[in-house]
Amino acid sequence: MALFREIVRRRLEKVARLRAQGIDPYPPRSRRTHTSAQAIQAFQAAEGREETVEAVVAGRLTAIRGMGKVTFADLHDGDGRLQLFLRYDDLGEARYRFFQEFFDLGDFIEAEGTMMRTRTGEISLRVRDFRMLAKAIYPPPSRWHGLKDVETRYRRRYLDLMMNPEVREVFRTRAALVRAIRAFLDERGFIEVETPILQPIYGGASARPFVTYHNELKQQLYLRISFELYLKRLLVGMFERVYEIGRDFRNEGVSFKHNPEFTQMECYVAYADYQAMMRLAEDLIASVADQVLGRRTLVYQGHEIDLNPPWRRIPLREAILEFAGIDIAQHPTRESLAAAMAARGIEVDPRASRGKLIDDLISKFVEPNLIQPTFVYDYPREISPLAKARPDDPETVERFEGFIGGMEICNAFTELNDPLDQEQRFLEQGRAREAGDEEAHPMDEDYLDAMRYGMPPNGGLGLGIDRLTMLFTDRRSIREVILFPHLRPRERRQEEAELEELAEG
RNA sequence: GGGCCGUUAGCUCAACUGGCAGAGCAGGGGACUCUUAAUCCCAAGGUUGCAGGUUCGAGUCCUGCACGGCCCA
Repeated sequence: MALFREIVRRRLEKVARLRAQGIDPYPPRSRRTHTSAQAIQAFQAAEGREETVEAVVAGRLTAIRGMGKVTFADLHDGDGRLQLFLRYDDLGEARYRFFQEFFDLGDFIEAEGTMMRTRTGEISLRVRDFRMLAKAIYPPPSRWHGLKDVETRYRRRYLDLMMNPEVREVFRTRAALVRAIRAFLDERGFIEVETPILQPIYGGASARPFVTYHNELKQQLYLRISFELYLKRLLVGMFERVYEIGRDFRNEGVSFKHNPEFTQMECYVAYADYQAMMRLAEDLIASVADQVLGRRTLVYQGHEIDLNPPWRRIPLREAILEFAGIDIAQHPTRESLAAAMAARGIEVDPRASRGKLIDDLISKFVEPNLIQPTFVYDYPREISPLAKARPDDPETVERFEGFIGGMEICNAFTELNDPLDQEQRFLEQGRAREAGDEEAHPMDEDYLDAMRYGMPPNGGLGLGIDRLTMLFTDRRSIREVILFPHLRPRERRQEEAELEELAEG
C-alpha cells in the first residue's frame, strides 16, 4: 500500500507540474481523425499507391517500450490497438524527454503523425506530436496477467472491461441479442411499451417485492416483480401485440444464478394461446441465434445445443415421471405427494403446498436434465394463478416453461381472461398467504376492473434476457452477464479511504 | 440457510511436515535509435482479509467474523 501511495503521489505530482507549465492534463476535446482500426485500414489502402496517411489517434497507453532514443508505445481505443513509434530525431530532445517524463501506463494520449511500417512489418504511427488527453492517477492492473480476481472484476467492472477484451465481447453479444429480440418482435407488428416500475400493488409472479415509499403521497410502493398485469391491461385497451424489455426486482437470495434485479422480456398476443406462444418462443430464439451467432447451434458448458424449431414438447406430468420417477397424477393431495417424495429420499419442505412441491421437483429433477431446448407444459393451477385452466381439467392450466442448457429460459401461458375465475384465483392466493406463503399473489382489484371490461383471449410469454445471454456467451454465472451485479457491501478499508483523500487533495 | 475452498506486494502467483515472507510484471534510478511480455544493471516495495487462541515461534494449527467462489437447498 505504501508503494501504491507512492505511485499515486508521483502521478499527482505530474498533474501539478503539467498545470504549472500551462498544460491542461484533462483537455476537453480531442482532434482525433482516425480510430486505430481506421488508421491501419487507411494505411493498407494507401500503401500500394505510395501515398502517405496522416492521422490523429487517441486512446489509452497500455505499454511503453523505451529503447533509448526510440520508444514504442501501444495505444488502445475502442476499435483495437495501434503501435506508436516515437523517435528522438523526429521529436527533438525537449518533446522526447517530455514524453518519457510525463506519460505513464493508463494515460489517455492523443498522437498525430504519419502511418508507417516498422522494420518488423507492424503498421504503426510515426509520431510527430502528441498531447495528454487524460492523466491516470491510479496505475492499471498488470496487463500480462490481466485482472483475474473475480470479486474485483465485479466490483470494478471498468477494470475488467479495460483488461479483458472477452468480457467486452460478452456485453456486445448481450446488446446484439436484445437488438435481435426487438427486431423480431417489431417486424411482427408488436408495439414496445413501458409500464410502471413503481407499483402500488405488485404481481404477475411468485416472489417477494422490494418496498419503497413516496414521501409526498405518503404512499407505500413496490418495485415491480413482473410487467404482466400492466401489459395485459393494454390488451383491454385494444393493443393486440405488446412487449416490454426491462428490469424486474425480486427480494430474494443473491447467488451466481440470481441477481435482485434482472432483465426480462414479456410479450402478449391477443387471440393466441400457449401453443402459439411456444411457436413464437422457439422462432424468436432461433432468429436471435441467426442474428447474433449466424447459426442455430451453440455450445453451452460443453453441450452442443440445437436451437432449430420445433423443440421437444413434453407434458409436466411425463417430465416429472421421467426424471424423478413420480407420477404426480397418482398423488392428487399434498400428503400423498409428500409421502411419495419422502419414500424416494427427497427432502420435503413441511410448509410447502402440493404446487410448491411440484415446483421443487421441477427445479431439482427436470430443469437440470433438459439440455436440448424443451417445452414442459400443463402445470398445476395452484402455482399459476394468472393462467387459464384446461377445458378438460380445471386443476391443470395451459402453461409451459422453456428449458435450455439446464436453465429455465422462458415461461408462458394462455392468459386467464375470465374476471370471475381470476377473482377466485386471487382469493385462493390470499388463503395461501394466510397459510404462510410469502410469495403468494396479492389481490389486485384494479386489475380485475380492467378484466371486467372484457379482455380478449391471449397468450403471454416471459423471457429471461440474462439467462439467454448466459446461454449465448457460455457463462455459468449470471454475474458474468450483468455489468454491475449486486454484491454485499464491503467496508472501505482505512488505506483506501486515505488514498481517496490523497487523490482529492 | 448448509457444505467445501479461497483471501499473501499495485497485478498474477510461490513459501515442504509450524522455523528469517519470495518471484515475475508494474513502479523508482541507470544503459540502450526498430521494439512488441523488449533486454541488461542497481535499489526499493508486506499489519499474509479482520479479531482472538495454542506455541519458544503462526502465512501455515484452532475458534469466531467479513467478503468472494463452487456445490447443495
